[in-house]
Amino acid sequence: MRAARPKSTTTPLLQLIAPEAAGMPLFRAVRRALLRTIEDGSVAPGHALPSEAALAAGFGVSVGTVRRAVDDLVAEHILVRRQGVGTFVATHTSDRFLFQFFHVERSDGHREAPQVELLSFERTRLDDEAAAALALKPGIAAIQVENRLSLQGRPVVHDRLVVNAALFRGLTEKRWRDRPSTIYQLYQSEFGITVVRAHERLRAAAADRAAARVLGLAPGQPVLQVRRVALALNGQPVEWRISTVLTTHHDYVNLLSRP
Amino acid sequence: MRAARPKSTTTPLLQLIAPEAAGMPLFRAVRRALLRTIEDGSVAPGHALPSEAALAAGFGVSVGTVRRAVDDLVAEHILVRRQGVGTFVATHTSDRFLFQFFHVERSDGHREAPQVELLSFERTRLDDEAAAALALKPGIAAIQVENRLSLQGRPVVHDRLVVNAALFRGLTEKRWRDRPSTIYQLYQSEFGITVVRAHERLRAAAADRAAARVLGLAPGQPVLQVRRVALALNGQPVEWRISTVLTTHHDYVNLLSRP
DNA sequence: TCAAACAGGTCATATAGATGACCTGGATAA
DNA sequence: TTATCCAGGTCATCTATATGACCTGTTTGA
Repeated sequence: MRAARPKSTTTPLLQLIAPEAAGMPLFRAVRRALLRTIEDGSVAPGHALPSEAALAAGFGVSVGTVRRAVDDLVAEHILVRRQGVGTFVATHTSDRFLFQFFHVERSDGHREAPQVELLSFERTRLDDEAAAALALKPGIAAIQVENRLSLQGRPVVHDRLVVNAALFRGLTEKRWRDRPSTIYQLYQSEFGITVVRAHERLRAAAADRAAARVLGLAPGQPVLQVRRVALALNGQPVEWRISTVLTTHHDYVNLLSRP
Repeated sequence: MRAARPKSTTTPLLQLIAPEAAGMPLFRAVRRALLRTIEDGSVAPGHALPSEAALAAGFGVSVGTVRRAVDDLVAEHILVRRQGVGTFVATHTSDRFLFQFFHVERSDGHREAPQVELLSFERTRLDDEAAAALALKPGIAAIQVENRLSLQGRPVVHDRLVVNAALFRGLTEKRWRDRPSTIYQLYQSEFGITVVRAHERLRAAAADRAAARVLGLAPGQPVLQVRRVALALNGQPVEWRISTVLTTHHDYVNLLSRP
């Protein structure tokens, strides 16, 4: 057994079950307990959970019950199983997770990772729209970032994203630039904020001047606007983002229902 | 036990497991066997499957294995469980399924069923785009329907949908008009075609003349175009649809990742 | 007549255990 | 040194069984 085991010897995950698990199925209580140990950083992203047998012993339930709980978290992309190796807390490094949140691809179906270019990074205050989306008061200190995303050298997306500065204390333009991987990976590894789901609202609009300039097109040309609220593990909204997508050679793709 | 049980006495679902289930997990083979009994109409939409115990006995596997297979089909919205009553083949009657395929709602989040208005119903031949989407040859006999969808009396969506006439033999404008419920419910109950998933590709475009007229707006105004391929139980594409959505007061909503 | 209790079916949850597939590091053999 | 084998850990699948929750038609009793 080689996978790095977390410090499960010091503080067994015990008794995390009891408190508010009233009338709730056991496996759901286990799921919540596991979620908590992830949220509070007891097991870091990329690290292995104790084995199913160990978890079952720790929680005082059967392996099947643990399995059911883990199944759920795997389905939510919060955990990742590797047969014969262990179960790991998911990270946002893999392409898999990139494409969970990046839905733009070429019209012929070709899919690739975008090239990201930082346009601006500034400290500002929440406007009304962003505040509403993030469930915060307008005027709170915020960080706003603008990016240009290109596919095969061609600019396709303009992103403007806003986060609560209080949640990202110590975030600087340099740290932002120097991130090794995706933006959500930065949130996760540097600030302990794991984005697991998002709501998006799409509409067509005429390109405003900023987007037109960034994407190199005439103002007024039809573009796709995507408004996203990204949610952390605990369901808290942590990022508000407006993406402007040039859809002359690309589409926003969406698969309805499970495969 | 009151739920109408299908004719499981005459032809037990036995031996449906054996054939090509090589190396495949048992529960997956059971899943496929169940799917086949649904596809070929042995159990009609809305009707109950035999009980889990009966299925297990019929397939010669344990209840747990049947359960796992049924779990999958429930997750895919192909079956519906009702505790204490039974497991049923899903129908497209409920709002639940409507909203699986209808993603337009008011910008403030208000969601309602659209009012549908038939604009045209005609027999034509597949154009290149539709043929490619349906994996058929251009020129094949087809049926094309145009609809206008309104929300609170306001026209919001223009649909143009195309299906292979051979799959919908005997479909007339009258039968189309007289359908009691949704379009996909008509496909299912009248033609045995159950739409279970779809691929959509979205882009922004300037409204063409037809859409502009139907939606009551100026040509050239930005609209959202949704191109959909709807897939049947067996994965076969059965409908090609282009929706033009007026997104001044409405959005196309998309939830990323499981809740 | 009508309402309440009951019986027997269903799925929902949970346990316990067995077997297999898969992965890894170390031991062994060339 | 290098390649192969092996042991023991992990998850993956499957069986068997038990109990509870839930639903519905029937029966019972007033």
